[in-house]
Formats: sequence, C-alpha cells, structure tokens
Amino acid sequence: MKEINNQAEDLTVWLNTSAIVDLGPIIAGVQVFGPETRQAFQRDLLAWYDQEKRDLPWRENQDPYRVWVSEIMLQQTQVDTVINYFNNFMKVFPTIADLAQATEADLLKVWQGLGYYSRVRNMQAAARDIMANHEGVFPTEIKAIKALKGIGPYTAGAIASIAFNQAVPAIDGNAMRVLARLFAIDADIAVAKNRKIFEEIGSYLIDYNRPGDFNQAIMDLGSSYCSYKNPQPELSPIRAYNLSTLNGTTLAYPVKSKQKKARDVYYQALLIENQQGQILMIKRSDGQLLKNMWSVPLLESRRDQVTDYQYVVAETSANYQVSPIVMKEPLAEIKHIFTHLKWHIRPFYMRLRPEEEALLAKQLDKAYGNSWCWLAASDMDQLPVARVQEKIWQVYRDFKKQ
DNA sequence: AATCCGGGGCC
DNA sequence: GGCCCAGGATT
Repeated sequence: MKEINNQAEDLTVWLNTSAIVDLGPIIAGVQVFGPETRQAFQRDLLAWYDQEKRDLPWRENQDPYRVWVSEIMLQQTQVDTVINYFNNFMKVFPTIADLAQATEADLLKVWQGLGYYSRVRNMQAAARDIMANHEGVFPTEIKAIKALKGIGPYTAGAIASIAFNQAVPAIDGNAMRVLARLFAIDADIAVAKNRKIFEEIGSYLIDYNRPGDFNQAIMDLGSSYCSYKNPQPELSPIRAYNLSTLNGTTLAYPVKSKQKKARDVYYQALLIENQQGQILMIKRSDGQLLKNMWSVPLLESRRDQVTDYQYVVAETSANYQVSPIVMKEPLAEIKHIFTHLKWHIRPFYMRLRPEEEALLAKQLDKAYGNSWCWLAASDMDQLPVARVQEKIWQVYRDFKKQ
C-alpha cells in the first residue's frame, strides 16, 4: 500500500472551504483534485495569465529557436539577467545556421558573465546536430528534442509545449515549488528521483488546449504570488485550490534538503606587466574550470592565507625562468564564489625587467603555444573572460590610477 | 545518486 | 552567509 503524501486531515479543507468540488486520483502518492476542479483551475490560471503575463522578448512568437535560446539561458538564471543577453544573442546569431558556424571565442564572448559556459558550447553542438541530421529545422518530436545536447527533461518539455503545443509538463524548481504548495507535497525536491512525482502531477494538470501557456503561467506564478521568499498566496489566482494556502503552511513547501558548503581555495594572481604596460594573459586549458577563457596566471597556494611574497617570487621564477620586480604586498583580497568553490585571490603586481621580456616570451611559447598574450587594460573586451577576471583587472586598473 | 559547473539577487 | 534561480552532463 502506497503512502499518501499529503495528509487526509489537511484535505478536508479543500472540501469545506474552497472551490474544490471533487477529489481526484492519487498520483505518485499525492491526492489531487478531480477533473471538474482541474478544469476550473486551468480556467482561472490561464485567465490570470492572459491578463498579467510578463512581456518578455522570447514570448514575441513561438519560434523554436528563440524559445530554445531563452530556455537555455534561463537555466539557473533569473529572467532580469537574461533579457539583455537574449536580445544580443539573437542579434549576433539570428539563425541556427549562424550559431552552428560560430567560433568558440565568439560563443564565449556572447555568454560572458552568464556563467555555466558549457551551456553555450552544448547549444552549438546541438545546432550542428540540427544542421547535419534535421536539415537545419528544429525537431518537433520530444524524444528528438531531448536527444539534443544541453536539453534535459525540463527544457525538452518547455520547448515542446511552448513552441509546438504539445501537452507535456516542464518541471523546474519553479514548477516544483508551485505544485508542492498546491498539493502540500512533502517530497524533497533536492532528491533527483522525486522530480518524477511532479512530472506526473504536471501531466495530470496540464491544459491540453494551451499547454505552452499553462506551463508558462506556472512559471509566472512561481516568480510572483508563489515566489520562494515573499509569496502572497492569499492574492494568488489559484488561492482557492491551493492546499498549503488554505492550511496556512505556504512556507513549509517545498521541502528541500541542504547542499554542501563551498570549499575554500586560495590563489595568488600574477599581474605581470611588460614594457608596454600590458599584462600577461593565458587561456585556461580544457581540464580546468572556466576552460578556454582567459586569465592572468593563478598560483594555487599550498596553505591558507598565503601572502608570502617570497612564494610568488619563487614560483614565478620556477614557472617562467624570469625574475620580475615584485611588489611586497598583494593589491587586494578578492573573493569570488562559485556553487561549489570559494576563491580567495591576492593579486601581486610585478614589472618585468626589460632584458627578460624576450626570454619570457620564449618560455611561454614553449609552455602554452598560442594560448597566451600580452593585453592592455583597454583591450580586455577583445577576449572572453569570466567575471572573476574582471574583478582582478578592476583591482589592477584602480592601482594604476593612483 | 552525487558531483561539477557561474553568477547575480535577495534577505 | 545562506538560499534561490525557467538545469544538465558526467561519473
């Protein structure tokens, strides 16, 4: 006998105080309302959506390319952040063919600052797949959509429903929060297998006439009346159906177990300046975080809180066979937080001796081939760099201004 | 199933 | 400082 997730005593609220007129099936252990109420729920939700939906650039039409680009950008990224990136991306790569032909540097440049850079690399792989195997036309079958690189269950559902009017759910963190509150579901949304519960419920709830709008309405709800921190469930268009609202337990849902803390990593950044006032930049290699983006050399400290000027001098000499004039103290202490790492960076400014510049170039050619260069502060927009690199360069520019 | 992968916003 | 965000690939 399968345990019912939401409690029977809670459910009576539905029948006593709200618009629920029929109890429906138990789906993946969750008691939901029946088909009649479902119809009213869809009607109220979509009526609200028609009046209040956000005006977003990717909602201009149902072009699958635009929907696709927006969905990839929106993975783990907030709407406000995405809007400008989206408009620029469509300008630079107006078609799937343009995306397929781009250089990696151009891809990274367009994505610079958005994070999770494999998203855009995967998108190009998918674009090339579409050109080679789908005659340049975005596939319509959900299995084919999900087979594209970078497209998982959520994004496949979003594209299939929004661009192609297919009645499939699109379950992301937003949707899980909305549904968990709607039915008072106790399942831990951090546990991967529990996503299936929400997919089944989403499949049950979805409006077959307007699946794309239905899924987007859930998202808009999740960013407004059903937001994580400051929800206003009593004003929500679905308040009459919402079990946690009726029980006053909104903030108890969704249940989510904690993730681990980011690990501290300590670096010294080498700001090596040549005679022209340029700084040494190196392209990060394939195996590294932020791969193929450009960075000043980073030394990983062997112990926490290393400020040791002598360590910097020794490592610079060992790595590059030169002995620049190094400032005794770091210019700053920069913190940069990734999901799983917390970088602490101390930038050291050093000036190369004139007679050693040619020697250094030779060493760099040997060690890095084409993957290094001298860069003036004013030319930083020429190379793809991650945000942490901009922070380091800001410290450098501030120092030079003094 | 757990880990890796960015960056910004909010409290 | 902690958690969230229109997640997916890899192991």
